[in-house]
Amino acid sequence: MDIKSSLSGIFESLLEKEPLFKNKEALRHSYTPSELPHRESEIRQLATILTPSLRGETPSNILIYGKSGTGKTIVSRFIGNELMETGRKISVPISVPYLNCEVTDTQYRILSNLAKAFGKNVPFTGWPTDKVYNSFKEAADREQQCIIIILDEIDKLIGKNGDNILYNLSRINSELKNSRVSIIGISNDLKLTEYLDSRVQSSLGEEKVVFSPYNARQLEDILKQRAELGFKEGVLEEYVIPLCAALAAREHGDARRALDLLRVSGEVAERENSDVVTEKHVRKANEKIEADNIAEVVRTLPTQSKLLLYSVILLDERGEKTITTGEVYTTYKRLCKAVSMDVLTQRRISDLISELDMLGILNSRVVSKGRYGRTKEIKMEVPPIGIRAVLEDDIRMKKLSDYRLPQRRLI
DNA sequence: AATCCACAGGAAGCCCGGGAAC
DNA sequence: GTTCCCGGGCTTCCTGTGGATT
Repeated sequence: MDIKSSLSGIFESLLEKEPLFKNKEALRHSYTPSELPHRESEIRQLATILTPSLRGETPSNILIYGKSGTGKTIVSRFIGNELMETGRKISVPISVPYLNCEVTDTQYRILSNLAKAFGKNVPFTGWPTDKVYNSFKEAADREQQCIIIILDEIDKLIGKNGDNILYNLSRINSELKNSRVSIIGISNDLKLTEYLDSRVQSSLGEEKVVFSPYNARQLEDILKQRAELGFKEGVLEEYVIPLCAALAAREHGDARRALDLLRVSGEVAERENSDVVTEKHVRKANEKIEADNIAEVVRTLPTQSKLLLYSVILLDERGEKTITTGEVYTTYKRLCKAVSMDVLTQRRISDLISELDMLGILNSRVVSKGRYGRTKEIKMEVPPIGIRAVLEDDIRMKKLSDYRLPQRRLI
């Protein structure tokens, strides 16, 4: 067959065709390079606090603060590895288990993961929590060693039963004979301690390290380093990296964002069969990332909010110059009937509109139209076309794709 | 100056699911 | 297992309000 012959080997040809990247992994934020630019002082600070562990003493517990993409995780993991390495050389056993509390978000899961890290086999559910706790304690205490537990995204534990685990871990030393435990907590939330139990607060926050956001110049250095590893030589135009850095710096200096931007720029360029990455590609990549983020937010919206958003889009497409709460509400009620869903009250819808506003999907502001009342004026903050497609992906809203709004009545 | 529209947005309470305590 | 409690989503009822209109 004709088609078959022209398409056979399609994957081979696509595989070969990676003219721009040398090692794409190096451009992901999960990659740990051997050097971490502009975090020397933080690394030194942490190292100073942790050095006692190499002398067999117990280092202070540490809380690390900083916004996303400031290198908290990568620096902690780096220093953990260095510590274990050095410990091995001078035969002081140190282990540095790493846990992400967004994934392991209950007392049970944390303890069972810790127990597993020390070779215990704990079922993922079933045991009473204190049995798991004892299991971990026993395993940890089997030989003399220093254990430094890294708890990433520790703020995700607050409010759950997580306060408990923090309290238990911070006191575990009094129950151990051979080993010593200390904790490194990592948080995005600068106000973390306000939410903590005061006992936990004082023991956990013995030392505090703050990671400040990178500025554009520092981001540039990071990108340069990674680009050297990730891209082939000479495929980046001169202003690509500075532009990526500048765009990411606008977003509170998020290195993760900067790296994503650079990598996606490369992908965009590749897809366009360009043999260099240009500023144009960066701008496209930026739009793509933004659009993907929004699409993701919209996709995970509760159904009622989706329906509400759909109403706004319909009104917007009908060409209303100003959309008010009342108009949205009447359209929304029609749509509810069309897909046979419960109708919420206007009070609630008003709140949902404000939520969408906070998410940056809508823009609503309160205006007074004098005799004609006070209302919210609502505008789409993002292009509706893409959003509409995402909304129609929802099974419950499929039928709406050919729904027609009644024509605007002319006064 | 008084009126009055079309809502905003606060307060209280209902309902329900899920986890902790008994 | 049952009971208790909590938080989130939601309704009901409410008071408040900026400015065009009267």
